[in-house]
Amino acid sequence: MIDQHLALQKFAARLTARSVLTTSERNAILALKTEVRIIAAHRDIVRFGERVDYSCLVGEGLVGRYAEGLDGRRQITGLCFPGDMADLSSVVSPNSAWGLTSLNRTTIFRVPHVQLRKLAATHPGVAEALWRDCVADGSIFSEWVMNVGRRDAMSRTAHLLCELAIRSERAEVGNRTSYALQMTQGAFADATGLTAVHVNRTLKQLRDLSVASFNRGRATVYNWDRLVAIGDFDPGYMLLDGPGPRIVQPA
Amino acid sequence: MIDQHLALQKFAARLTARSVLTTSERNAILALKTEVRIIAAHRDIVRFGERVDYSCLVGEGLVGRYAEGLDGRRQITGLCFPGDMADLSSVVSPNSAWGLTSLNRTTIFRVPHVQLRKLAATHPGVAEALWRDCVADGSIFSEWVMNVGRRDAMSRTAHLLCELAIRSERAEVGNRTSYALQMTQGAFADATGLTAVHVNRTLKQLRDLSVASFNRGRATVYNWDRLVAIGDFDPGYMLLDGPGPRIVQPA
DNA sequence: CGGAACGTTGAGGAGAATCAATTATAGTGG
DNA sequence: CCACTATAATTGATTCTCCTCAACGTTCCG
Repeated sequence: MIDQHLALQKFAARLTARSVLTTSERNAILALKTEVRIIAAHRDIVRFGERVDYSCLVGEGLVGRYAEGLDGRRQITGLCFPGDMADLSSVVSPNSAWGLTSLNRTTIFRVPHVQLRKLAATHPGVAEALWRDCVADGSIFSEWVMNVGRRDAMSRTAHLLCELAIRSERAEVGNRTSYALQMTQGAFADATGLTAVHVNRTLKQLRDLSVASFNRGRATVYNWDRLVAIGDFDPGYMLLDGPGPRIVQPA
Repeated sequence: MIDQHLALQKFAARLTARSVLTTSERNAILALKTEVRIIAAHRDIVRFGERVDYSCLVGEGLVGRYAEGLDGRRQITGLCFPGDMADLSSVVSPNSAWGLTSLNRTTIFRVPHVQLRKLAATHPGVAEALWRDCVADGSIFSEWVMNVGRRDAMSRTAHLLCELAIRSERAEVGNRTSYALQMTQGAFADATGLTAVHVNRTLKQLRDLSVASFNRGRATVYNWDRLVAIGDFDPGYMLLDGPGPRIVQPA
């Protein structure tokens, strides 16, 4: 089980990876009041285009951002780990830019926009950090466009496995050699722009090559360097190379 | 020809579409000092991953954001119109999250980060507006992942033509029935995740169906409703439905 | 224990890529 | 102004990746 305080700590830590925060700013984040929600697997947490007055902080589980076609077909456009604020952007743009769906059993802490806005208004350094995390989201999106637009099934699959490995390590829910990956192959297909059948075949190839495997909710990487090469993976796009320049001077 | 003042006016107008700005905030934006650059077609303006200390405001022309594979293959992940700040995100994250390339002859106004940061620090309302525009970028990225991941060639092509139509109208460089589109079919292919050959065939189909055409630097839409239907297009993702909630109280 | 969801595998087909050649267009310098 | 060149658009033929449809095996959970 995870509680609000621990979730907020993870969130603050996530922000700190990309932004410099003062102690008082950090404390202001930890003082947020949330509403906890336990959500079963494969439920919509926020519907595509829905107007919301809170943001979803992931406590446990794996959350997918998705876009939806008029015929109901879905594309997962990003994944959120524990400690991530899945729809931070709705703070400044309340018509959620994407839907959120639980890929497994998930704990969500709803953080009211009222509080986040007050926090941002009174602590410009926090606002800056939130802005920067939205920028990181954008960078990851851009790489995902590249992934589904210009790489073949093998490469896409490897790329996603690499990203998930690094992020699992960061979120401290595994390491790049072996990490929990509690999502179905169908969801993996929605994230890579493939079909579930083809994901299955591609994973089989990676297994047969002794590069990586993914089953029963766990990914195992046998040969990291080859996985990186196959996936054309360069982690720079996740903006994890240390904090950016502080714009607002500490109070 | 376009001068710095006009470009900044367009930029301020673009921000105003999504955020409420006070007169003094607007004036602070118009007071920015820039360096102008005229750039020929098909040149890299900012290389993928390059560290920059300025952001690129598009004055004239069409700019593509791109990601690049290790083998040099490119995917255009977004397009920037006159009045757009193409790499606004580098203000808070100076290792540019994407490369910028000119799709035709382009006028760029370089805005030093030093100035933008000072502007953001002294005018929190402006910082908020910049943040919100970065969020809009993210929303558009997400839709692009959907586009290249889950739509077929016909639908992708139509969707992009729709987006470009709406944005041309907004940028006042055309209307949705007929607008300048000075990019090659090759660039169009890089934006849709297709090959130039297949883009050509798909455009021919749209032409034969009397839905839309695109040649000699101009797109013409004969049947907007059908184009929207084919492209599975819903403009909400561009966040152009009026300004978001103001977080920071005006000074 | 039974059912539902998920994973696996095969066969066949569709859509887009690739390869290749030709035509159009725009830009360049004589 | 026109030849010359490079770039872009167009079309055909062929190949291949991935999708679709279908069946069966496995795992998980009530």
